[in-house]
Amino acid sequence: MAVTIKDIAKQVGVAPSTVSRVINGSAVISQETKDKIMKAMVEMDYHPNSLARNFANGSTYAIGLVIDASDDNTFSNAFFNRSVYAIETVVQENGYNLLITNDRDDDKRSSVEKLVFEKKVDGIILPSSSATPKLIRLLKKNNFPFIILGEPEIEKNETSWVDVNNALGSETAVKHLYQNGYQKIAFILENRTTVFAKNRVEGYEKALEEKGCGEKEDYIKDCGGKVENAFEITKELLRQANAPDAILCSNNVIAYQVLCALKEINVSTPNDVGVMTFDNYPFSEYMDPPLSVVDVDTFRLGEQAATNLIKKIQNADYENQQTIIATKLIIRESTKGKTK
Amino acid sequence: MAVTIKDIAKQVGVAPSTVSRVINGSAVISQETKDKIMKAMVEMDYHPNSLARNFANGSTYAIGLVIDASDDNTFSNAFFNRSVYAIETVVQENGYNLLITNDRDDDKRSSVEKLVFEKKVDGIILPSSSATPKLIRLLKKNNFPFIILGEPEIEKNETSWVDVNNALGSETAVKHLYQNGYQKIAFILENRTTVFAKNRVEGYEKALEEKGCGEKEDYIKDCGGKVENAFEITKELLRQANAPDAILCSNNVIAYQVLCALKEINVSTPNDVGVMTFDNYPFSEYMDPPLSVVDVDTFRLGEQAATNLIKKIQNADYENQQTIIATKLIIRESTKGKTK
DNA sequence: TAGAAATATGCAAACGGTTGCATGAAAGAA
DNA sequence: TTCTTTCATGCAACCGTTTGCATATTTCTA
Repeated sequence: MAVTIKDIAKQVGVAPSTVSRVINGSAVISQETKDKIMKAMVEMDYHPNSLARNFANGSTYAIGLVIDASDDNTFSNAFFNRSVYAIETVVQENGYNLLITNDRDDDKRSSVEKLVFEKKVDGIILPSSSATPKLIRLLKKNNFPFIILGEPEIEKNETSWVDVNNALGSETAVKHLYQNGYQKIAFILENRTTVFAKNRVEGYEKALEEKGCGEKEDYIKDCGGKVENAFEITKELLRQANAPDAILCSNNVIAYQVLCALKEINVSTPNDVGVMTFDNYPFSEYMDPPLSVVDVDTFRLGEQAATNLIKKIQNADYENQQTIIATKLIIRESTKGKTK
Repeated sequence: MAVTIKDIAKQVGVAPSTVSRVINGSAVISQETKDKIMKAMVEMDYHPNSLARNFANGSTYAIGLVIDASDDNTFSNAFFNRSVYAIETVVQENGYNLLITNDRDDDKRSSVEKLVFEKKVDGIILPSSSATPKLIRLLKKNNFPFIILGEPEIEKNETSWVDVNNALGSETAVKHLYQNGYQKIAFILENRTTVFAKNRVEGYEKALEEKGCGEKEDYIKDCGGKVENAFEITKELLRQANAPDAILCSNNVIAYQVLCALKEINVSTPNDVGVMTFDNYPFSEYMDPPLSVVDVDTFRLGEQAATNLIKKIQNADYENQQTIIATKLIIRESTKGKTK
């Protein structure tokens, strides 16, 4: 059907192995032979068949990216997608292909296990939500290269992972609020149970302690997964005797709810109450007022993960590595300081 | 290294071909033999090597999704991502893998051409922005299965594609606004040059004509790619002698700008001016007021594309097909009608 | 100038499946 | 009981590349 290495060899009058060596530069071939082969490849419109090539090499030249999406919204997570873009870029630059799979169970075998056992990829990147202890152990046992996006539950020191410095993120956010004169800082989260959220709460509490905030008012609120709840939660918080004068939010939608609620009860942002959120969504700078955010460089997150994984694939003894990506404050109107 | 079909065959005392036939169900094998083979496969922890399998079959069992991303924001396009989710689902259900590649040129050969010529995928899905006439012709010449997301520039009837009914979308939006009492409807677009936008403008104009709106005030505004401009554009529009009483926006960020601008100049939405937008972003229902939108079922878009492509891969004479996905209005507060 | 070393290339096996054809055994027909 | 048909399985080639080893030729060394 298509032109093969043998056709080229026959045409030029050399052995197929010689053609192969020219393609791969895997041996010294005389310039003369090389030229003839190259010429024939162009003339005959030859393209290496990667199916055969991968088979012979025992390598797929593909890396798998696992996504833990319960619905299409998960997929649309802007946070995650910038990482995907970074991963795709790095993977491509290194001559690999990116294979994306949702983490669903067919029968006994998860789609991830299939990728691994059936040799569909040379390595995988998986979110911590998919990195169950069982899977981690399985991968390690089979010596299969993988890297986790986010801190895993087990084997923290014996796996490679990349995470965002969530704790430090909220810590600096709280400190920034203090510096700008806010003193009673609440924290509204979408869901307090994730590792994610726990780290953020930790940093928040650390900052409070450092500032000697002994009172321990319960300013941490959980939306129970429903961001709309932030609206009522905010109004409730402000009704309290000891109402907060700043609110840190775990994401932009919550922050938007908070802004709306404050507006409804005629509380001014940032003059009465400061508002701050995690993640620099495109929307955040257009809010009224523009939101100060804890920016997470998700591009770097993906970039690190992909780079690291590829090193590991290419060098089996590449040591496990844990990378923590720093967060960055982007200061806008919403935390400008109180006027009174 | 790993367990192969030959190991199983030896263990059971049959020929490798018999094992292969059991795995593929490609011939009648006695129940007895079948059982023994199955048992051995489980006991020896055998997994078919898809590298070898694909090679023997001359098929990759992968489909390629091309993304035309100039930066990480393109990747984060919520619109597109829901399609990706759908595509991934369909692809997986059909036993294929999804390979994602950004459409970048290395040297002479684009990454797309590489996928095709080096047999890395069995078919591709590509956005109309990547479906250049040159590429379309190349694919058709090589009889390579592909489907376009969006109407292509050439060969409209000799290619398969899926598109959203953008024209009808804005037409119904405008009619809805009329019905609710708005009479002078402006249209603010991010960028008027895309095929996308052109179709939307077409539908908008059609609706105006049908309503006998002869005056032809220039109510179509272009942000020149910068959505922030919508803020000033809105204020300007409202300053005009013949100010509009409704604004249709080409996306949510623009709509948000419009809402803010109206608020700033003390124009009430929806009492004075109705606002409506394309795309049902998660944010839109939380806006103040909640936004009426032209909802585009991007999930179905991807689903259709993937389903169609797979049919074409599995049946070479599967005829080209063009699918147009209907839009749907979601009516919320922002177009409730004028009070005066 | 013979022998050793370096260079360029060929040969053939191997990678792990799949599949057309052949064959032996069992079942059915006459 | 013998011949034909059907069923179950084996044999071996094949898919396109890669690569260790062998070999022929050239270059170097003493």
